This record gives sequence, structure tokens and C-alpha cells, in this order.
Amino acid sequence: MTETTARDYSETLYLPKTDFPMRAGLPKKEPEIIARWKAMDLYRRLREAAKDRDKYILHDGPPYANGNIHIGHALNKTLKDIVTRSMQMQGWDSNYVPGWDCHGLPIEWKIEEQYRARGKNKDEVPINEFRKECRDFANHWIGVQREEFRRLGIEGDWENPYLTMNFEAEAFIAGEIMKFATSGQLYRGSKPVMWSVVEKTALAEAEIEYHDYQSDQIWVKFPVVEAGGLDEKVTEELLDAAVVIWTTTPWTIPGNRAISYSSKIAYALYEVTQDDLPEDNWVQKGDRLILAEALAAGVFEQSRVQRYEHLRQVAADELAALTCAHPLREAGLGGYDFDVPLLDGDHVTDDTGTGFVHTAPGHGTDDFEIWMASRQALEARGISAAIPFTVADDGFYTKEAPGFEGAQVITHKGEKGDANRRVIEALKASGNLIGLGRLKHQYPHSWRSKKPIIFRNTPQWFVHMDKPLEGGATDTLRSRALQAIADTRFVPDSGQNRLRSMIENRPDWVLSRQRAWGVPIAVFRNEEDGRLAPGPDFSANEELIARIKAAFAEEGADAWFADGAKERFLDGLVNDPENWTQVRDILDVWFDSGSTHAFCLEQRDDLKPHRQGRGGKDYVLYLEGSDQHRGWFQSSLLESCGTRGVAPYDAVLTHGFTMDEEGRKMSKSLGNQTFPQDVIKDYGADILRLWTASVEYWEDQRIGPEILKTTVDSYRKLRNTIRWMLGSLTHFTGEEVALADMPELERLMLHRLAELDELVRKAYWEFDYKKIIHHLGTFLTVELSAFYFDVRKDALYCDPASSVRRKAALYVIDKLFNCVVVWLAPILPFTTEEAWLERKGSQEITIHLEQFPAVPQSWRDDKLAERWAKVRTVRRVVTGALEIERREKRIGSSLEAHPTVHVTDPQLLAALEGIDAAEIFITSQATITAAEAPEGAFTLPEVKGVAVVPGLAEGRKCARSWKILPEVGADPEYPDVTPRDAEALREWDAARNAA
RNA sequence: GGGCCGGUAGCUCAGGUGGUUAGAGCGCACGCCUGAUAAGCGUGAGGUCGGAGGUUCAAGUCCUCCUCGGCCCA
Repeated sequence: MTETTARDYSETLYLPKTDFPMRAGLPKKEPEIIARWKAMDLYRRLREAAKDRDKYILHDGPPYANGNIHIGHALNKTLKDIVTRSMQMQGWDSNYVPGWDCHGLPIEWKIEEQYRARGKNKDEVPINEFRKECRDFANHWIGVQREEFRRLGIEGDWENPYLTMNFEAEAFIAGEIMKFATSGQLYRGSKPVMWSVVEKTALAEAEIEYHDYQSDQIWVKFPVVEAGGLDEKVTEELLDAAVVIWTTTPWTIPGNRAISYSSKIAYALYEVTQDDLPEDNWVQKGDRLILAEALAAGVFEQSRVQRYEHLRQVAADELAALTCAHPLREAGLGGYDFDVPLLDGDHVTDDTGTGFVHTAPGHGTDDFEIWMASRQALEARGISAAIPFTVADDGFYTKEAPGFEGAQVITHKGEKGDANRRVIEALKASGNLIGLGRLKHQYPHSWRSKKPIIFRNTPQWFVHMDKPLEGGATDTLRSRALQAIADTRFVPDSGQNRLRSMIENRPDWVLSRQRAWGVPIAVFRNEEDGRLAPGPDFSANEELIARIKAAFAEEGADAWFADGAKERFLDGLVNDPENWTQVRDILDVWFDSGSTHAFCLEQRDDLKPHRQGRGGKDYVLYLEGSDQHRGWFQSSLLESCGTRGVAPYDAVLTHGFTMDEEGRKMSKSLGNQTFPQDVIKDYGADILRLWTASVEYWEDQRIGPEILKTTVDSYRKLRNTIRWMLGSLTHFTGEEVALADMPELERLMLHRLAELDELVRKAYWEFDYKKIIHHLGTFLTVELSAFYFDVRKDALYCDPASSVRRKAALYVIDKLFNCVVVWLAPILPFTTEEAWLERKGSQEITIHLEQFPAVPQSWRDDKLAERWAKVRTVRRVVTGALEIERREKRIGSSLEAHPTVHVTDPQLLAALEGIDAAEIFITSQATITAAEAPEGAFTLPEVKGVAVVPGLAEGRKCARSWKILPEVGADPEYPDVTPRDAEALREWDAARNAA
């Protein structure tokens, strides 16, 4: 063999080699990986692999089955998936069964919209036909969302999810409400509820949004007609006066039954003294008004009065003694001659209005509560405590609003009706209106129709919060729920306070909806005595419940609405069927989803938990947005406490909401939305998942083009480092190296793995994914890519095949790869799978059946780490010095340098003992000396006792390793390389010749 | 309007019990390498810690107020 040109040594090097592409192409690659998981039935395999383990159950809060998924869904499901996968990989059987919430108004609304578009009226359609259309609609969107969720890489039992509309589920939900009926916690009451005239239904707080609305505001006089028990002079003064109220809902005046004041507010009697008031002014000279002192000036201004006199203060007990007339008593309408008492209430303030609050117990919660609380006192005064039903479900006044029949508060289209105008006219005519205006303020609207709602007294079904439960005189649903909250782990912990204060303050649970698409409140009511069936005083509960549940399980809840249902269920169980009425109301959907623990968790063999709190070892976690403190966390808690006495969960994890890059809410009109579908199409699901894992999700997060771009950048960095490991490991034969035989550098890396192992496991347990991403990211870039790999490239590429140093490095890189990739698998299921298959071959394997690698404690070596921290400190000074040389064009590659490092700090010097400094500095040569540095040596201000004198490496450049050493050419057989490279070549050539 | 949560470099995040010139990664700028190459390495520039008061010898860290944003409620 004659060598005319220099030999190309690159083929003799162990350069990284891999098919794992630098550019991921995730949008195309991910669907292929999903197809593979489907084909291998990954979900079943996961269950099989974990079948004997304790269960970690992330119970899915069911999304509502309408519309495509948005970024909030993506965040929520991704977090759930990270939880599930990370627990599965740490020894749990972590099953995830997705669910959907299917009943309820939004779907009904959609179907009605379709009807309207076709000129059809919902009321003409048989109810079960309508329900069928709702069911089909839900099914359609479940199909759409399921594919969108799977595309995100969410692993779960997609073939067998739970649906609140499954017949079995409907049977269990009805069964749960019948438990409440049987135990006496369910009652029929009458209460002002938020009522949507447009949708003709009561709405829960969760179904309400606040929007600006222009209301009519009026100031109204209530003439004092009686002042019992006060001294004569006072009586005389006050009898002549009127109490003034202010309201933004004039239509509630016919429902007025009282005036509320506060004993904490200062009131006074005023007299109008102005004698030049226009004749038609509603207030005239000599009028005497009682007002809060803080608000009197404003009220007079409204009434166009400039001059008035403060006669004297009016004390709270004087107010309590007064009785007023209804302002319409003299209007000739009839029916308003009842007495209007004054009641002391904390809800009254002197911020706005008059200091007196017009109180219509059928039209407001505060009004209702103070009225009910005063019931006995009222009756003692001969005042009827009955609450009138003044407004019907269609927004028209009833006969109980005499004089206003035919007037409508809100039209069926959600517009203002003529009720206010009619009431205002009547007040004007009666001479009791003293001010009128309009007010723009926040007013409750239906979340669906976006139309204003009204407060209206209606019969509804409630669950008692404070009625003692069976078997305990003081134990109530509220007290049980509060105890359950104390027993639950909250992440972040502020959720505990939030839920607690909500439960402390919430009123009874309104469960009824006057709608069609849902599970019925499956009870009958006896019109004679008010008994319920099933109920605490009904003899055949067991049989009745069995019949209803069986029918629902077989036919769905449609059975309730089918003809002859009453006979079918009650036959033979009652003697007086004519007295029993079948309740036609349906359940609030929050009761449906609040029952998922009953029909899903407790019923499915693969989920049925043996909770830690009840002597088992399983763990149940609920994970939803923080808005669910008001929603699912609460309804589930109440349902479970009411029927089982404990919370359905061990832990509650909440996340915030996703905002745009400026921290503002996303909205169509602002054009600042980020759609998960777009992110997946442009970058891939793993990018969205990496974003999810890198933000502090328990607060609100931000997303947008710039943030996604930086996420892609970090992804690339991770991916390339993994790619380099894969390339290097191509040359790994699997040969093990004992810890004792390894160079310190390798042992340092294993030590870091031991540290990270602890950190990663703890962070996964605490759901702190950004910590994992941050630490693994820094580890990969700073410690591996920029340090360990950079230093080891020489040994890995150039050392002879037999080199222990090289073997040790490969062995350690294998460990690094296994740990890092498996640790990342819950967050980046696609990329880690791709890497895993590249490494392990493409057989029927998957990273997702792996467990987090066992990291031996023996790898931990804090002393070694301490020492190497010092080595790296010295290294920083050297790199700094070389940078100057580079800038001055004296060197290019660091291999051209031979730094002399003066280490006068004894500790740093000791740390360098026995270390191949040139190797660590990636220079060809290096000299360490304890001698004082000469003037002008390079130093870093933050590193004392280290100074570097740069210099050029002496000798020739090795044609193979590019190091510059005097020994190059020492081996006559290989005259242009170092002795190490000569040895490598000798081995390489021998191997080739043997082959 | 009320309750709660939050506002640290362009981006995402660290900064127990208050204590030297506030950190990291990414991005950016500049340089090097050309055997991780639409990659790798190095150096550097970026912050009145939302604002204003206050407590303290000392505050990103404690208190008050304000502001902006969010969730829930009225």
C-alpha cells in the first residue's frame, strides 16, 4: 500500500451515527406513533403490566360534549396525562378513564336552534324524540373530541370512556338523587332563583355571566302609617314622613313586602324647605323624608331639590317601630293594602341608594333571607309571611301583581318588557315616585342566551345544607363537607381555603331545572301531604327505587318521560295514585357530574378504589381548572358527603387559565387566541406538552407565537443532545464497567443522576413539572452537552476500542440516556418513544411500559461533586483566557493552546490533583503550577487564586485527533498521529484485516 | 362593588425563616469550530425585582395603599 495522499482517518473514528433526525417533523411523525400505540394496544398492555399494583386514579372531570377542544382542554388533558404516565412509571397502576358530560342546557339550546332555523317549535316535538336528538348531538362531539385528545398523546381507555348519558350512568344518577330523597335531604321549596325568561329555566350560579346592562332606577316613597310604642311627639313627626328606597328593578315593586335598613347606619328625618320648586316636581315643599345621612344629599339632587332641612336623627329602634304603606296602596289597583314593616339587615349599606332597601322576598336572595328570618316577628305583628308569586315563568305578571297583568318583565327574546314602564307610571300616579333615571351596571345574564335574567320566586328542588343528617344531631351536609375538605390534600394549598369558604357560605343546593335533556329528579310527590316517593315516609322505597333504576338501566332516563311512567313505577305501591304527581323537573348537570364517582369510580372494576383514607392504598386525584371550586370539586364533594359521608377524592389539583402573551384573556374579538389544533399542525403535540410542562400552571399561564417559538427552541436543544447520545451509543456494545474502574468524570455523571433521580421523583409527586424541565434542561445543556460530552468527544471518537475510558464513557452515556429519556417520557411521549425505538430497535416495544430506572445509592458521591465543582471553577478561568487568545487571533480551536494555570488557592490546587487538566480544558496540553502568576496573567474577578498564562501547544498536529503534541510521530508505523491514536489505528486495522 | 390569586431580564422560570455587585436555561449580539453541522463550543449585552409609601442598620423577600391582569362572587 503506497500512500500518495494523507490517509483519511475519519473512517477510523467512532463518530456518532444515528437515524434519529435532527429535525423532528413532529406533525407528521406523531400520528404514526399514535397508530403504532393503537396497533399494539398500548392501553391494555399498560393495564396488564400494572395489574397487581396499587391504583393511582386520576378521575377525569368530564368536559362538555359540544364543540372542538380549545387550549384550556389541551392544558387540562395534558396535565392529566403527565400525572397518569408519571405515576404509572413509578410503580402505580395509573389508569385513566376519560369521561364526558352530556346532558344539559347548551346541547338542548343547540337542538332548539336547529329547530328554529327550520321553523319548528320544540314544544311540538315529543320529548323523547327531542332527547334523542340531544343524545346524537353529544355523541357526535364526543367522537370529535376523542380524536383531538388522542392526537395530543393522551393515553387512556378511549374505547370505553364514561358518559353521563349512558343508560347505566343515568340509572345511577337517578339512584343517587333517590338516596337524597330517601334520607330526607331533598325538599321542595320556594325560593327566588335566577331565572331565564328566554330559556324558561332556573339557572345555577355557574350558568350566569355578568355583563353591562342599562337598568331603570327609581326612588320611591313609602309613607309611614304607623309608629307603635314611640312617644307622641316622635310618632307625630314620623307619621307625617316617608321612608325612601332606591331600586334598579322597578318591576319588583308589586312584590315588595318590607323595607330593610341597617342599625349600623345613621338615618335622619329631612324636610324640603324650597318654595320655588316647579309645580310638577315630584317632591314639594314640606315633604318629609327619612334617609341615610350619608346619602341624603344625593337623593335630594335626584329629586331636583336644592334646599332642605335636617330635622333630626332617626334611631334604629325608631325605625323598627315603623310600619309603612305600600307605595301603590292608594293607586286604586287593589291588593296593596298590606303593611310594610322595616327589618334590620346586614346586607344594607350606605354606599349607594338611600340607606333603605326595598325588600321583595320573591325577587332576591337577601330579601328572601331577611324575610324568612323575620317570619315569626311578622306573624306576631299580624303580617302574613306568605311570599307572592308575582311573575310567571314567561316573564308576565301573575294575578298576584294586581293591576299589572299582561305586563312583561323580560320578553321571550330577552328584551326589556313593559313592566318597568307600567310600574313607574303607577308610582307616578300615586305620587310616591320621587326620582327616576337610568343606570349602566353589571347585571347577571344567562351564559347561554347572553340575555338578562330575573330573580323570581319559584318552586324548586333543594338539598339541605344544614339539616341534621340521619344518625347525628349536629352532623349536616355542610359540616361533613367541611370536614372532608380538611381531610383532603390541595395543590396548591390555597384551593383548600377557597373551597372551604365557598362551602361555609353557600345556600342550599338548587337541583331542579325546568328542561328536557337530563336525568329526572326521579321522585313522586303526594299533593295531599307533601310526602315523597321515594322518601323518608314512604313504605316501598326499595321496590320503587329498584323499578326505576332497572328501567333506566335498560331504556335510559327516557323511561321517565314515556307515557304511563307513573303507573309503571307506582303500580301496587300506593293506594291513592291520583294524589301522586310525577316530578318532571330534571337535575342540574352538576349533579350528574358530581355523581361520576358513584357510577364510574365505584362501578368500574378497573377503577374501583380502596382509598387510603378508608384503609386501602389507592389514591384518587381530581385535577381541573380553578373555576371548578365552584363546579365539579364542589358538586362531587356535596354529592359524596351527602350519600357516603366523605369526599370522593384524596387530593385536588387545580390549574389556572391560559391567557395570551400579554396576560389577557383570549377572545375571538381580540384575535389573540391560540388553538391547539394549530400548534399541533405547525409544531406538534410534544411542543404543546413541553409548553404545558414548563409553565407554572397553577397560576394563569400565557401562550402565543413568541412563547411557542422559544418552546420550540428549547425542544431542539433537548432533542439534539438526545440525538448525540443516540449517535454515540451506536458504538456501545453493552459492556459494563465497574464503578471502581471508572474515571472520576464518569462517576461524577452518575452522581448527578443519583441527585436528579431524587429531584425528578419528588417533583413528579408534587406535580411540579417546570422544575423537572428546568433541571433536566440545564443538565442536558450545561453539564452534558457543554461539558461532559464536549470533554469526552476525544476519548469517544479517538480512543482505541479497548480503552477503558471509552468503555466507561459509553456505559455512562447509556445510563444517562435511559434515565433522561424515561424521565421525560410522561412529558414528551412522542419524542421519547421515537428515541427509545431508535435505541432499542423497532420490535414490539415502547418506552411507556418502562419504569423510572433504579438509580443505585452507591452512585451518590457528594465529596467527588464538591471537588469537581472546584475543577470547573478553574476551568472557567481557562476558557476565559482562551477566549482572549481567540479574539486576538492567536488560536482558533482550543486544541491549539497550552495554558499554564497558576493555582495559589490550596483548595483549588488540591482539587486538581491527579486530574488530566488538558483533557478537562479540551486543550492539547496544560500545565498546573502552584507558582505565583506573572504580571498580566488572565484572571476572573470572581475566582481568587487562579491565573492563566496562555500559550501555544508545542509539537505537531495529530492528523487523527487534531491534538498538537510533541509525541506525534513517536510510533514509526503511524508517523502522523499521537501514540494513543497509533494504538487505536493498530486495533482498527487489525480488526479490519481479521474481518 | 366584594373575596382570593398573581405581576423578577425579550421568553419560561429560581430566588427557606429579610443580609455582600438579583440567578438559570432559551433567545439575542459577537467570536471559534467544521468529525453532533439548518448542529456544537465560548464570550457578552440585557432587570428602577408592577408603582408609591412605611417598618428595619438592612427588603425582590415584612406592612399599607395604588395599578394592571386573572378566577370566583354580587
